Parts: sequence; structure tokens; C-alpha cells
Amino acid sequence: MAPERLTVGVAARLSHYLQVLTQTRKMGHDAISSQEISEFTHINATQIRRDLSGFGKFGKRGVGYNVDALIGEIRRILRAAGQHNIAVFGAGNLGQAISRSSIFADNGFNIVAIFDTDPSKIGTSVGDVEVLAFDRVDQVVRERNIIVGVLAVPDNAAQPVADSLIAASVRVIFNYSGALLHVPSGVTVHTSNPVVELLYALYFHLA
Amino acid sequence: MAPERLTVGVAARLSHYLQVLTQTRKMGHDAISSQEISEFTHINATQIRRDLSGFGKFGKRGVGYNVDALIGEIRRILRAAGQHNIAVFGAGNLGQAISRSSIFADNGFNIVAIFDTDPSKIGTSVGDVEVLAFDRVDQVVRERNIIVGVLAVPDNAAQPVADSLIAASVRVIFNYSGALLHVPSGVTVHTSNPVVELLYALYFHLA
DNA sequence: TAGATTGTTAATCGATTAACAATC
DNA sequence: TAGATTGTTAATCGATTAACAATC
Repeated sequence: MAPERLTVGVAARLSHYLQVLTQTRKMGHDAISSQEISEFTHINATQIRRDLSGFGKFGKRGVGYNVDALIGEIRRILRAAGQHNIAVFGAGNLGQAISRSSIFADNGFNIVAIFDTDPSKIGTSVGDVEVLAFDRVDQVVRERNIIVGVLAVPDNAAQPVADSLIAASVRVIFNYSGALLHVPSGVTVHTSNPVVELLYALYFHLA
Repeated sequence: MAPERLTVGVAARLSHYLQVLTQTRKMGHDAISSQEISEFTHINATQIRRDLSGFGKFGKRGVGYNVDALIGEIRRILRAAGQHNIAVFGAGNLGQAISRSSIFADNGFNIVAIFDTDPSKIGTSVGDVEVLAFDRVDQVVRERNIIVGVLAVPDNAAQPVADSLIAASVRVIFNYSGALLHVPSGVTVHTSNPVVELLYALYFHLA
């Protein structure tokens, strides 16, 4: 019944359900219906039920899904049960906000290094993590088994940082700068862009 | 040829193209091909050409699209040529990072107010914008014609802030907190979530 | 001209939606 | 039991992809 390999669409949707479930658990809820997940994800409730039923019968008719159990099932399907080490680049306002947020830690992503080029920041701490000199990227990525780089740097620094990460064998980059990054195939870049969402939300609200 | 009203999918994709074009222009490029837009958006190049050709023949065969001209066309289609006023909630690291970024201003979204509840922050400035007391939301939203609220507050403050915004007739909320927001129909919430992208990117990289 | 890229068609694939029996 | 929600089917709709003539 379950496919060998998830399609991109299914994997993306399962990740989205997992986020909602994680937050739902934090709020102390035990069960959730496909309709409730739909309200938060904007994904059709029938689609949600079908995505899940492809891997097993996780729900209880008349009740919904057990939040804890479903988190476990989706983590297993996404092979996301483990811990992963990530690094943040840039110890400015954005880098500090990311580093102090629990959103990554809640989902098994441990921030194990913060890099900056400003000598006055190097050696200071953000939360529990020390700010390291950017020229140590290669060494630290290897030693601490960092598999994701999060860019919270100015636009003009984003490409050089990405290049360094790729040279150090990092294959997943999360880009919070506005810059468009050129990367070789095999490297995944996700660029965060609030304006995309705003523009199209406003189209439907102002028209 | 052009539809009366864009579908959600087309509006979302056009917004995405517009972001790439804006950044491309910043980098001083005059022309761009559908293939290049595809590399940055991960949207199929044929899809891009078809989306655009539904509204006119904007491209030059053998050359691509003129960046400036295409920005103008998409803004016109999305009715996004004007300026809109937005407010940021929370003057912490994240709120300051958002307020100092040019990403909103580059696209016609002017940050005209920052709200916080911390008396030591009220009256200070972030960039050019003064931090205002949160209890003035209702008044300021009306006076300054604010149509979007950006939440950079702790998870447990997000719902009360959203409620205040909705009471003040704001209908578009951008939520940078991890909290799941309950809002009435007619209000659009977008919750930013880096972990969704990371989980599914890693699924394909680690498997 | 030669090479490149658009605009467009047709075929396939995946998402959405409505409907409803099963069952908690 | 009665009400609610899952699991599943079938129909429709939109996205993706390959292919290629038109043309810059």
C-alpha cells in the first residue's frame, strides 16, 4: 500500500501536517480531525485523509487522529525521527532570533554553530551557542556533522556563504536573505519570501 | 484571453515570478529566460511561459523577457502597482530584523508602525519607525490605513494580537510565531515555517 | 544564417472535490 | 442510539511534461 518512495507533493504535505501536530501537542490537545488540520494547512481534508490512509489506518471514526501516535507515524514515514545538526550564518538580529527560537529544536534540528565575520561578535554566545569565525566553516561543518546551513546574512554575502557551504559538502541551504542563489544540481535551496504570500493574499482581498 | 479573475495557483505563481524579477533587476540584469526563472522558483519553464502568455506576448524568442517590462505587466495583472501600509508586532530581534529589511519596501509594502508591550521599548525607533504601545493598535490601524499585520511575537502572544488586529478590521496576517491561529473566515493567515521545508528537503537528501 | 527561446498543443499525472458507507 | 469522522471511490480540475513550429 505504501509507496517505496514518496512523491514531492506527499512529502511536502506530510511535513506540513507534522508541524501542525507538533504545535497541537504543545497546546495540550490529544486528538485532531482532518478538518482541523485542513483549517491550519489550507490543504483539503479529503486529501489529508487519503495521504494518511495510504500508510495505514491511523484514525478513529467519529473521533479523529491521536496526535502523539500520528506524529510518530509521520516521523517514521518521513524518516525524520532522528536529530540533525544545523548551522546559522549571521549573528545579527535575524540570526539571533532564529538561534533563540525553539522551532528547529522542537523538530530534531539542533543549532550547533553560528558563524559571523564581525570580530566583535566572534566568541560571544547566542543562547547556548558560541559565535564562530566564518573562516572556520570547513573545519566545523566536518567536525560537527552539519547538514543544513541557514543564511541570515545580507543579500550580498549570501552567494559567497552558500559557495563555502557547498564546498564543505552541505547539500541543503535555507536562505533568509533576498538574494537569488546559484547552486549546482544536487543542492537544495529554499528561499524564504514573505512578499510572495502577501502579494497573492492581497490580490484576493483587494479585488 | 486573460481571465476575469486569477485562480489561486496562477496568482501565487505570478507573485513568485515577480519576486525573482525584482531581485534580478537589483542585480542589474535586463533580460531573463523562462528557464532561468524556473531555476529560482522550481516552477516548470513551460508552465511559466504559459502563465505569462495567457496575458499577452511579453517575451522575445531567442532572447527571453525584458525584466523591467515584465515586472510592470505582472504588477498590473496582480493589481500590485500601489503602495500598502503594514504594521509589525514585536520589537524583539525578529521584529527588528523584519523592520530593517528592505524586502517589504522593495515591493510596495511600507512598514508604518511597530507595536510592543515593553515600556522600555515604546518610544524608541527601529530604523525610521517609532515603536508604539500595543494598546494603540485600534487607533493607529485606522489612522494609518494598515491592511496587513506581521506577527513577530512569542507563541503565547500571537492569538491575542491576531484578535486585536481582526477587531481593528485587518484581514491579512503574516504569522512568524509558531502558534496556530484561529481566525474567522474572510481573514487570511500565512504562517511561516522553515521546518516544513527542511523536513521534506532532507527526506530526499538522506533517503 | 545559426542558435536560442518563446508560444502553444497534446498527453499524462497529481490534486481537488463531492459523496457516502463504515464505524467509532 | 445518535452524531461525528474516517477511509474510499469516482469525477473534475489544474499542473506537469514533452515536443516543436515560429521567430527573434
